[in-house]
Amino acid sequence: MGASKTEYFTEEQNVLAKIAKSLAHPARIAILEHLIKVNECICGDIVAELPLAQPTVSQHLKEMKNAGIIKGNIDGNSICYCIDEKTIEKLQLYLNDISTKLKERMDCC
Amino acid sequence: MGASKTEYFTEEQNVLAKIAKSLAHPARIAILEHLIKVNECICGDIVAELPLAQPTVSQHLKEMKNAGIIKGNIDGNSICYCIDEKTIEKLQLYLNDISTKLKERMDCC
DNA sequence: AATCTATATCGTAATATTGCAATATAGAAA
DNA sequence: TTTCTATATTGCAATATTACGATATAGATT
Repeated sequence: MGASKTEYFTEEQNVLAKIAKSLAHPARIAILEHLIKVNECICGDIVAELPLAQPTVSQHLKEMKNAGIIKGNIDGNSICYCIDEKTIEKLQLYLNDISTKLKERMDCC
Repeated sequence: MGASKTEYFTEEQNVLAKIAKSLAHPARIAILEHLIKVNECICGDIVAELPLAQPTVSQHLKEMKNAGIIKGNIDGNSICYCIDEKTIEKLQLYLNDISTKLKERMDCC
């Protein structure tokens, strides 16, 4: 085994899991936070910020982009990355919804 | 390699990554959603709901509990699981904060 | 006490992730 | 057009995750 049984779950569940996965690593949280700090999109800067080699950062960025949490635009020979607000919002709304539902209820356990 | 370089990141970054990781699988999203639906804490029920074997579910629950996203209380010989509001809120507030910061800015890229 | 019921843990196989050196690619600068 | 600069891709090693059968544990039931 070892492979996630993604086919047994809904598309929505898989999408949300993928977004969560794109944040499920301290380096990715750090990338997110750097992008927030500098606002304007960067790239080689992230490599300089993090204690990770360039191919490793590139790989993380690829996953984050694939999950839709960041977007990258080609700008000359460099690439400008920034946070994709829509995807952050999707996860945010999902959590807000859960929170609301939980607050309407009695404490459990 | 293969081991995450957690020691190079802040405690906060690691905690957030861990919470995200505890949701980074469709089965865990499904568990979360089942817990929301039934509110009252369950356990063997989750095994019946999901297309996964009991040890697999038990393992997922362990990770989710370890990340603080759910809590489990012993009740006779069964265990009552439910969502831990505080941890959901932690991630929620983090995302709300990001969203707010992004909205104060110009579009990038 | 023997048995049932619910859950956890162990052991292990299959697969995925993380990380990086080496290398490829592609635009910019000389 | 050679060289530089920025990023991606390839290949591979180390480690982690996912999944489950078998088994352990522990309270409930008989």
